[in-house]
Amino acid sequence: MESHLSIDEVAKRTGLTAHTLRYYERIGLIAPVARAAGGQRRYAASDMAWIEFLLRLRTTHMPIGKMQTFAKLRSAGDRTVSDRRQMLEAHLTDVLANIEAMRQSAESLRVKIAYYRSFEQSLASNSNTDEGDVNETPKSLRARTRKTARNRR
Amino acid sequence: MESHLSIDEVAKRTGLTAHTLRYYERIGLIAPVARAAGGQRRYAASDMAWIEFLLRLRTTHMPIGKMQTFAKLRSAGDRTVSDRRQMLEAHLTDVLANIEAMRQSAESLRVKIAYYRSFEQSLASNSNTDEGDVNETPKSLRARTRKTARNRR
DNA sequence: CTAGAAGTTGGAGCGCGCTCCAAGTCAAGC
DNA sequence: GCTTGACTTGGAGCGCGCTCCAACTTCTAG
Repeated sequence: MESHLSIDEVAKRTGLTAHTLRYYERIGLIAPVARAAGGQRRYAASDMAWIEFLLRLRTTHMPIGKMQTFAKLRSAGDRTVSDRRQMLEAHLTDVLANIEAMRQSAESLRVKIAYYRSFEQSLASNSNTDEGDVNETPKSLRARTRKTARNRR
Repeated sequence: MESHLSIDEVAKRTGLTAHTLRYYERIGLIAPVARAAGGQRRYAASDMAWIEFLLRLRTTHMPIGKMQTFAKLRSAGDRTVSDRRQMLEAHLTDVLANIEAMRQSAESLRVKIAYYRSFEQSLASNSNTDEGDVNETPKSLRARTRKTARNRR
């Protein structure tokens, strides 16, 4: 455990700002960090590992309140391991559902994009009568998919 | 196009609240909805389709500002189709990156859960180790001394 | 007709997650 | 010593996305 990363170095490495790092410490997400002589923070490797874990929780949209709960459990020692595991399992379930929801929405975005693309094709070949179109490959393609833009979930 | 869904019916179907539906209309996310005699909103099928599309954008974390931009383009007619497609393509790229980030984080959560689980096993059979949170390698399951674990599932 | 539920508006308020400001301390280089 | 710059603190402020309130009007059931 080396304790020699300054707050700016940690900020650079994690992508968080120094502001946010202090904020996280203030609200108990990060335990009080070791200090150098002048009161400046010096982050240890274990702090870094914890911060990276927090970032994974954040990436998966765990709200700060739950992270605080988790951090509190962690600081309470080994006897909370089971609680922590259960929290993570519940969270993981949410995350997987979330990923699936995003995947599905992404898919329908793809469909919509494809629809737009074919629409643009038909505009390119048909609207030449209105005004002189400057470019676009004038491939005639009047394929309109029968569904407009509706989907369901 | 039937125009006979009340705001509460739409709320029920979309999962949004009536408040939020009015809010979306106010900020231009939803075009002014048809009204019944007394001024009450009556949503058409096309409104529903659009709202469902908005929900897919929301599911994929598009900020409201961008949705407003998109809605504005849409209301400007066919000549904005290309812009809209480009917006969606850019968004889709973000979304896919996001999904991948979540997938990876979910994976490391799974690893951590597995670690906790093996840790609990060793607690159950032995006594207790130390703090141990610094994830990774489920080291040799040794223990030192202390109490027994509580709940399991 | 009446009561109560459901709808309307403009505008205020809120929870979250930062983000920044003011005012100060400290360390190093010239 | 002086300057520069990175750090410190408490607390205020902010942007987002709702969420709710007050004060009505309108619809529906009995």
